[in-house]
Amino acid sequence: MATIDDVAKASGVSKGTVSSVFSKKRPISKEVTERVLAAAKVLNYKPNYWARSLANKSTRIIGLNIQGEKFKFSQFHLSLLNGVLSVCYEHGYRLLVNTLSHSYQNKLEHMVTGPANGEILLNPESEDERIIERLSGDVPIVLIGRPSSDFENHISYVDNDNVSMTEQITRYLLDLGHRNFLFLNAPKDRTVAVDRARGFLAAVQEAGLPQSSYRIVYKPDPDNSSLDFGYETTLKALQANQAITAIIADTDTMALGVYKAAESLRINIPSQLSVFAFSDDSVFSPEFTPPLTGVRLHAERLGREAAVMLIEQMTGNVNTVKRTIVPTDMVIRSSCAAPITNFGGN
Amino acid sequence: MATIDDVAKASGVSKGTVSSVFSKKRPISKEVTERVLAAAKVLNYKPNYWARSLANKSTRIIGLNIQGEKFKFSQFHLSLLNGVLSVCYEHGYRLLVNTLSHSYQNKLEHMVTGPANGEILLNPESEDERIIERLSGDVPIVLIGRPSSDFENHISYVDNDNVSMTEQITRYLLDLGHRNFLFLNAPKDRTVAVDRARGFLAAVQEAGLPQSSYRIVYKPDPDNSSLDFGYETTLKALQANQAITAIIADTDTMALGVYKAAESLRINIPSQLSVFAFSDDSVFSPEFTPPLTGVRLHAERLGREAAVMLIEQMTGNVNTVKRTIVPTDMVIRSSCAAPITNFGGN
DNA sequence: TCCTTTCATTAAACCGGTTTAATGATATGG
DNA sequence: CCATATCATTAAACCGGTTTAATGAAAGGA
Repeated sequence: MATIDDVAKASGVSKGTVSSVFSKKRPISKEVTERVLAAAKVLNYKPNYWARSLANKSTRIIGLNIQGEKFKFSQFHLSLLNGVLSVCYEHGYRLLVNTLSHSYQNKLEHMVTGPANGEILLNPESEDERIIERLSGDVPIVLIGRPSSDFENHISYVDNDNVSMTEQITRYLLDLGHRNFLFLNAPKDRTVAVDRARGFLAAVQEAGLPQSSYRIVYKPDPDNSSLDFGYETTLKALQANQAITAIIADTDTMALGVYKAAESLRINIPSQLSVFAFSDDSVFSPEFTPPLTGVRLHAERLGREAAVMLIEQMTGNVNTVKRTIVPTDMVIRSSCAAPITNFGGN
Repeated sequence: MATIDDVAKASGVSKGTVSSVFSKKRPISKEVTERVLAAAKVLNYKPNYWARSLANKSTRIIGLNIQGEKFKFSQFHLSLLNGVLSVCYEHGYRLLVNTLSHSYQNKLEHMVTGPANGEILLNPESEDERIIERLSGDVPIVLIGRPSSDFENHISYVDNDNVSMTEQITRYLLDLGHRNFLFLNAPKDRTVAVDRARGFLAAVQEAGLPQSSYRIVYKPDPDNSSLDFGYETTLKALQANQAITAIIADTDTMALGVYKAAESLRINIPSQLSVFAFSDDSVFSPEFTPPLTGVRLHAERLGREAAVMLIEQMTGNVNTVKRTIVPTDMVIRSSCAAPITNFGGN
């Protein structure tokens, strides 16, 4: 590949002039510009990205960091990614998807500053090493999801209001007459799981339900299939406890597992079992039989807001900590109904 | 951020020694290694990615290039992405998602070599400028999908056998008794659309169908919603031509559009209308009502194979052109059936 | 003991750009 | 007509690493 020196020599000018022609940071006479451009075309010269980044101290790369050994993108991530990408596109940034597991990143030979100029971290955990690590660097980060409270005032983030959202949807189910719940939650170390559990508990305790009439099961391993987890947990729970009339699932894929479990137990949804899911904006939710009632998290907007926030932090040197709450809305379809027999509680 | 010089000074050794400690490319005595590492820790030093890339002429970044102004990831891309990512992960590569439109990339200020060390190009077109552009550079590329025949012997690619696959599924529909087809195809400039059209035509012509009894509609704009295209095209076509009994859709999202159109016309699937889709491995396909019959393209495997092939080209300096055909398989569910009345043709 | 080999370390050159300070040429003003 | 301001251009320093050739010390051989 031709270098800037080759072009300089070929067109009889200095390096600096060629540089200016391409970066347009300094005016160059039209005549010279044309001569340089012509030489560049002949030599098939293109400025080297790395050299440029080194000198400029700026790649235009945004990192999207997702933890997980065998991470698989879900519908939710898909929408989120689309949101991030659209903003990246508008501002001429590139997106680097980084799913390297933490253990890998910590190996000495990989202790390197990343290529990204800013990072979006997904699925923050209560004690998230990634955050601590990033804090000492000078790459601005934005979280999607709430950080642990230690960092809440130090890091900008975008999130739904998981606590009150879950409280609200639990009340909805309570109002329908349900008194026996199974809550299939996200992995326990995620802050989102903590928040949703809080909202759920607030509602059921407000309603005066005894501890025996609700159970929260956390997805054990983030790398497991949500579908299987939903299926197996539901199967066991329903076999062990006939009283359960409502299941809240963390994702629509998990809800699909619930559907399948109900089917194999010949339990009808919604007459015998109500199913609710924290869904994304998936086009497929309406296609469940019966169509899935859930809450839209607006994953795409989460992604957009996070990207906008990050770019703001990267360009303006403002160090202000910001928070954006993306509103959610319930979409009532037909997977939730009043339980068959309801003698007024438990 | 601390630089290598700071560490060298702090630990009383030279730049080169510090470099060797981190890169392990030259043995350094244990004593010195520890001293350097200690100093690095104190200073919170991490080797700079860009400087390293410049000197090494190697990022460990793979680019995934998708054309489209307002590109949105679909289920298919999702699976594909998961496949690519899993391989990237295994080999310690990072993935750069590049959806910059072509016009943007061609602007002078963006005429730069990319940060990637190898690229995967999606959705190749008959006359794909991206390929020509890449050919002159020294970044190896791998396509997912067939390139135009001019390049077929110069570029490695991974693909399904679209021609015979489409021929096969068309025969399946013919065997069911269908004689009047609508084929909702991908955008015309994609090679995949050409191949599928070829397979389709081969089958219908072999069956001796007159031109009037089948129609291929190409999705006009790649940036449009597949759902809307499926819906609107189906609606118009069925209103104009009652004889149509079978629709082949390019994607499952498009098929969803067909379902909705059928619903609004009160046409029953599959008794009045059979629907077939080139689907990915979506967990949602079984959830269509009725469950969608289609062909699995194994998007994840397409992604995996492409990534493996690319890394092979990047590391081994082999310049051999390879091709991998990922097999497909039909999944017969219940959206296709014999047409109600079939008097033996047309 | 002296000479050669082995080994860790270093100074300096290099990767391919950007940027600063200096230079020379032209335009402006008194 | 000379002094000054304006402008395009350049040489050299710089970004932060890696690598080569040179150096000096310790080990091995005669």
